[in-house]
Amino acid sequence: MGRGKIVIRRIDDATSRQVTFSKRRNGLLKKAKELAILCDAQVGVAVFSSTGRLYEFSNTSMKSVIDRYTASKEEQHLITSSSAEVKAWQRETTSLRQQLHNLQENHRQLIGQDLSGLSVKDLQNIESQLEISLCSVRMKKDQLLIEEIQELHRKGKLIQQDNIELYKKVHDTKGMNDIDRSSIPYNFNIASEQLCPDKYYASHNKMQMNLKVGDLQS
Amino acid sequence: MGRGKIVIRRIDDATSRQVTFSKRRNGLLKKAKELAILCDAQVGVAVFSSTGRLYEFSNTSMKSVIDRYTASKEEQHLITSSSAEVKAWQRETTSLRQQLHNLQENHRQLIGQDLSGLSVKDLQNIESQLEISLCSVRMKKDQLLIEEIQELHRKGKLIQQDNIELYKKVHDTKGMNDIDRSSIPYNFNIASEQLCPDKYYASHNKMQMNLKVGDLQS
DNA sequence: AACTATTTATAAGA
DNA sequence: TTCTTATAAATAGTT
Repeated sequence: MGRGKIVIRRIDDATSRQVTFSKRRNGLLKKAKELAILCDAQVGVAVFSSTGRLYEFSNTSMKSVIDRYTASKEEQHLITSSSAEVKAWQRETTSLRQQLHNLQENHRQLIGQDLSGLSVKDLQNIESQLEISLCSVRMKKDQLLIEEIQELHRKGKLIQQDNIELYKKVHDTKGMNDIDRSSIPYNFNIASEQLCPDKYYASHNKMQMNLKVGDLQS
Repeated sequence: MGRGKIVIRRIDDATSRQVTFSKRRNGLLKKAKELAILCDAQVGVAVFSSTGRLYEFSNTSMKSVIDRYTASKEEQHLITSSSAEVKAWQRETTSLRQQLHNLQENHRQLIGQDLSGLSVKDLQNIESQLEISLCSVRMKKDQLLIEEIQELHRKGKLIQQDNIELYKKVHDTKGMNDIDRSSIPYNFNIASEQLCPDKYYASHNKMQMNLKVGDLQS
């Protein structure tokens, strides 16, 4: 339901993730409200954004939903001892700690530490991953640099145009008597060519270069 | 979104209310799931039908959502009702959650995702980090391969020695009559030289080498 | 924050 | 309940 179809997987771009979150969160809360009204149901929705902010809906009160929920679950077999709250927090921290630990280990290996105990196959996998990552990062960097160059180029041309106009005006009003011809920036184009990233590319791979040169031409 | 437009008010007919409940409940839970995945959010939904049946969704566990919800509410109201122990656990969880979030972000960038919004300088830093990592990983891999080759070499030599000894014994006891000379592995050393990783290096370290030259120039 | 081309959800009917 | 289909609603990509 949009300009294009999307696959349901984490949105990489932080900005569009935030925008989509905002839209879909509103959509979800609206749907929850409609369901409650249309079908006379008791509904509770809680959403935490990745930044930790809470958004909620309940047609009654969230407390009553939670109480009813826990009661409903208790029926099944959950026992709430006096220290249940503490136990829950302990479980949560244990889980988070585990996740953090796993990710840290993975991360360390990815940055070339803690490699002992790994097989050649493991190392090759990490190597491939790093090569792919490096490629992504370089592509992104190249893209940024090229955009900057294009922008400079564009601005340079505009300034050059202005200067030519100004030169003409000076020429027309004052005649040829006291004009310093050497100040006329006729050679901006040539100078700007020197800004092109030939040297930069020399130290990078050719495939990217060809692609980006194509982009520049457009 | 159907054959006709409807107003959002309680559906009088019990049957169509039940049908609509079933459809919209599924829709709501699907939307909740999509939001959680797309936007990396923690989502909890609980729905009680008018007949009292519970339907739920949570991408984590409903318990963790409820706990986080109550914690979040307590923070907002600055209520100091819970015990010091619980509060300590809450602080711990918040901290761990923050660490996990930060590390995840860092990790995604390191594997070449979520690169939008980064400056050229940021990207260069990541690139350098990846190059260093790649170097570590390759060194480790090379070391393992070389060790393996050396080990094979050593074993080969031992076997060769054994074979020479055996050959001599056979020679001494039986005379020169029925010995197949071609079975003597005199050329083991030469064969093992071919296993040495000169070729391996040639196909690997080039990129690294070039990169490093490039770095020196900058 | 608005706009709109599309996709998705779903109301009605079977 | 489940399927189908016409239509309303949500929303992805864009400005």
